Amino acid sequence: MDLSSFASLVSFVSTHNEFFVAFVHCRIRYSGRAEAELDWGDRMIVLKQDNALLIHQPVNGNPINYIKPGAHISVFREEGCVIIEGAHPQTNDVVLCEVSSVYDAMSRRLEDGRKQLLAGTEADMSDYIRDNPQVISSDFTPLSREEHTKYGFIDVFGHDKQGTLVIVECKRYAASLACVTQLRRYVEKMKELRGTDNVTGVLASPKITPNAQAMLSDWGFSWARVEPPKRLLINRHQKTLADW
Amino acid sequence: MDLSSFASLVSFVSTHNEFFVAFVHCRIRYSGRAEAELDWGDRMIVLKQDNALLIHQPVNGNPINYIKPGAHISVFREEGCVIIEGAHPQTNDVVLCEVSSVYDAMSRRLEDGRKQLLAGTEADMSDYIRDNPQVISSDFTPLSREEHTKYGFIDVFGHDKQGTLVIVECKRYAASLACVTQLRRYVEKMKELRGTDNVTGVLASPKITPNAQAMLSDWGFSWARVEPPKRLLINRHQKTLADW
DNA sequence: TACTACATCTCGCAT
DNA sequence: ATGCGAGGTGTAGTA
Repeated sequence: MDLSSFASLVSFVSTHNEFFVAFVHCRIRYSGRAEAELDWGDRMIVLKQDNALLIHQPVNGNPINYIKPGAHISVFREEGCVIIEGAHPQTNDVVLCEVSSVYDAMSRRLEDGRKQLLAGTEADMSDYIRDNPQVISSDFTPLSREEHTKYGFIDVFGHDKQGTLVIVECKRYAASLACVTQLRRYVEKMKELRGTDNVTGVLASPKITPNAQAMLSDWGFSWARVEPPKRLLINRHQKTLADW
Repeated sequence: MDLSSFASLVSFVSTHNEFFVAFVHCRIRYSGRAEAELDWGDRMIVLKQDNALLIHQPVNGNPINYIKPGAHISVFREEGCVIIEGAHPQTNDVVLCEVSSVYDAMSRRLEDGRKQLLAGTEADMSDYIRDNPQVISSDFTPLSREEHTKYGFIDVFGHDKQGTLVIVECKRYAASLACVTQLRRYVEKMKELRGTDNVTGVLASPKITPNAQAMLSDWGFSWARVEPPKRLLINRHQKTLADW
């Protein structure tokens, strides 16, 4: 595709909200929260229907450059190149992509109103703990879950049979030092605002790192092994698709 | 493009490491660290040269489904559809994408060995503070920076004229409660290992939230306003590109 | 709008 | 391989 046609197409899709993709040779500059530059190479440029701009190198999962949805797209036809500028009015990020060759490009209006259903999140874990409090301890009684309080956002809150308040923090992955300090912050805030020391914390996660376990013990908190529940089950060992 | 050609093309590019993009109508299932399903709709499927699989809806910056680089790609030609399976051997993630229509597709080998140069990171901030210690305080003397010690990863470490040890934690954005607890953890570990209470902390960032400032004060720590330095300057207000 | 915390976070580095 | 922390993190939820 010649550069002038490319320039026209980019202008068209950005104003008509079509999905656009191209393989190009380009170099890139970025300025905003940081400053970056990327020398000449082959990349994929994507312009989405909400004017998100993504530039991908041939490898790696993440875009090497991007502007979030809501970009203002400008196209400049220069001598021997086309410059695409994506500028985000809110974040003050600007990407300049100087394109010298266009290998291939395509655009189309895509229709998709679906949202993904997801299971196995931290919220699913706190649901599970509320319904199965014995996974925390035999005498744990939950009172609330997922509550935004002045103590912070507490995943599960309850008490034990001795009347000690118990704050449960859920993590869907191996709990680290940062998770322990988060829990500690909630417990301390609760102690301060209730004017009592009779508050403890439980970290619920599938795993915990040794340092995190040590810090947890130092603070008199405990760990409960809990797996994030996954309700939408696909048999992971079944490589064929007979039952779909 | 008909489904059989599509199936052949996907098989080809995944074994020959070409960059592949298609606009399709599909539904998706994911199983791995979580479970997800996404009903029929129009999407862009991307297969990169390192066998990263990305599926984008028409809007939003991030892929709605993905497998990280290194996926094993399988293609199944079924009655009325093609199923693309991306399975990652290390992470045990599996994405199944059932494609019923292919609107457009393109593939090509892209060549790009360039790496992006980036300025304005947290490491740049700690460099700047070491070279300009007065931004922390008039009597701060830096001793080391970016040190992986047994106390943790300390951005800048030094002392003041009274001999108090000072741990500086840099953040390139508005410092939050989590940043304060991170600093607090380093200070406490340092106190413990040095056997002294004569240790304090400084949070260096362009902004700080009110709650974080309050917690910082509670712990006797202080805040220094520091901007992340950006060396690769583009004039943000200059919308044309004369000087590039 | 600002603040908080999750995320299939991803990624790199060091142990 | 695991632990730890940064990221142009992005995104959702709430005040």
